[in-house]
Amino acid sequence: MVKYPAALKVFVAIDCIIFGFDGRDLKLLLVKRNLEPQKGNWSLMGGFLYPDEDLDQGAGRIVKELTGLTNIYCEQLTVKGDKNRDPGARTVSVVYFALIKIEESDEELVRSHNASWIVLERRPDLIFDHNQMVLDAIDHLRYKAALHPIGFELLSETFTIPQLQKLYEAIYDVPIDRRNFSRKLLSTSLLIDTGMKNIHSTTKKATLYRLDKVRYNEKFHAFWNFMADSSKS
Amino acid sequence: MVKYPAALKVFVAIDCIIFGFDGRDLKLLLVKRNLEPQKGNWSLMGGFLYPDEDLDQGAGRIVKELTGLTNIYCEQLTVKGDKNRDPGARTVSVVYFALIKIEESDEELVRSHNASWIVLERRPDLIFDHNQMVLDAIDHLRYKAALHPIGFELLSETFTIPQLQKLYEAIYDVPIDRRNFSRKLLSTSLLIDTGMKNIHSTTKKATLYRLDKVRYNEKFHAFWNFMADSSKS
DNA sequence: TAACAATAGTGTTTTTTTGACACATTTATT
DNA sequence: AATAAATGTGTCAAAAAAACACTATTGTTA
Repeated sequence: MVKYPAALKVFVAIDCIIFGFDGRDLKLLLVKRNLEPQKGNWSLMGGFLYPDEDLDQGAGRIVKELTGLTNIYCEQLTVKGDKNRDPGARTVSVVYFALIKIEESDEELVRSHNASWIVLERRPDLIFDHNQMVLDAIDHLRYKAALHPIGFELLSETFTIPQLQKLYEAIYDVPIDRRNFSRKLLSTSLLIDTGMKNIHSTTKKATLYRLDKVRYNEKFHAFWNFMADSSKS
Repeated sequence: MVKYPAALKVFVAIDCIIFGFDGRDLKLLLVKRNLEPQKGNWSLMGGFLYPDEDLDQGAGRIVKELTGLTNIYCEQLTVKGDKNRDPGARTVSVVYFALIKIEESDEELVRSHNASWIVLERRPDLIFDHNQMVLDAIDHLRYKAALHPIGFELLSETFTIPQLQKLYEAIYDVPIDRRNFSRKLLSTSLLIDTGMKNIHSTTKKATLYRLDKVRYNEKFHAFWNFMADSSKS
């Protein structure tokens, strides 16, 4: 057994960037702090790492505390550790990137935490280095969604191709050709036709698809090319 | 000023995965520990985060201590924080991913740290969760090198296209068509013909190129497609 | 010194993928 | 029944990728 010098110890926080999509806009789940420091200001949902949990567990705990959800898409994004990032104490923050289906989150829990779903482009200024974390996360979302079939995590269990297209248009803030998008998505054979239609439409009712989870898991790490020219030379 | 509960403090380590390429094989710079715990076993180069440094500074310090190099390619890869990952104490490790030119590293420094360049496929078992870190890093190298012009960081200032191809073949462990590879690389206009030839060749001497650093910096974040079918469906 | 082996450099052709576009269909509303 | 708004499917040309063949250079060897 070896002793490390206790002076080197720091606090480890976990902050979660939680994305949602309401059919038109990308949204972030943000909390208005009711604790010092920075009481009354907006921030990401976060907390300290507990002594008895792994990092991923901690992130899961924090997301669950706010949304009630488990088994969501949640991956580690970065660590922020600038020496003055938290004026309270030397703190290293592990940032997680989560995608959830807004309608599945527990409204009551969200409200009780003083949190809200806020349209990404209209987000307020955040505390500490949380603004930069969000910028990192948007970058990551664009990067990842261009290469991997990740968008489904933001849509309901069943969804239409036009809905999926609106999501991609929101992520990249560009118009996409309907016909080419449809062809590309269907060619992945990740989509299963449920035989049902989107009854909420007031015009022609679009086909509802669901994700082929077997194929999704098998092929998730393959490279696709959903946005051929996203940030291309 | 707010007090956080001191019981939550943990040690923050930094571990560096340092890749090199000798013209034939990918190599890792590993150290044989001469300190407890796990004295005599192989590990990544690492150390604790100092109170007065940012994370990236810490990584730079650790890489410099071992190789003498500054201004190398070094990016944050992940954080590992499983509760029992370090039997000595609760420790969170920030893992960095570095690419260096082997011939530029300080041999004497490397030796004095009990470190060696070891062929990736013949690496020994490593301490703690360092094996998993290396697996993560290989994944990341394959991912990143397929999309961004990162390979140059492992080659000398001037290099030939066949050398670059051998590097890519080592990274992905697949044969690549010489003619298609050459065409693809040249089409990026990242390469500048130095007018010189590789005099070490015993057969036809290949053209030496150097990287167009201006264009490299401008276009680094663009998506390329150096390995169209790497891990494709 | 001519043949050779090994490596490098540059084409061409075919196939696949992308991008741009046109037309027909469904459905609530007028 | 006409209309507007959205969905579904198809075509064609351009671009990119994959497969493949030939020529050139250089040290070694017969």
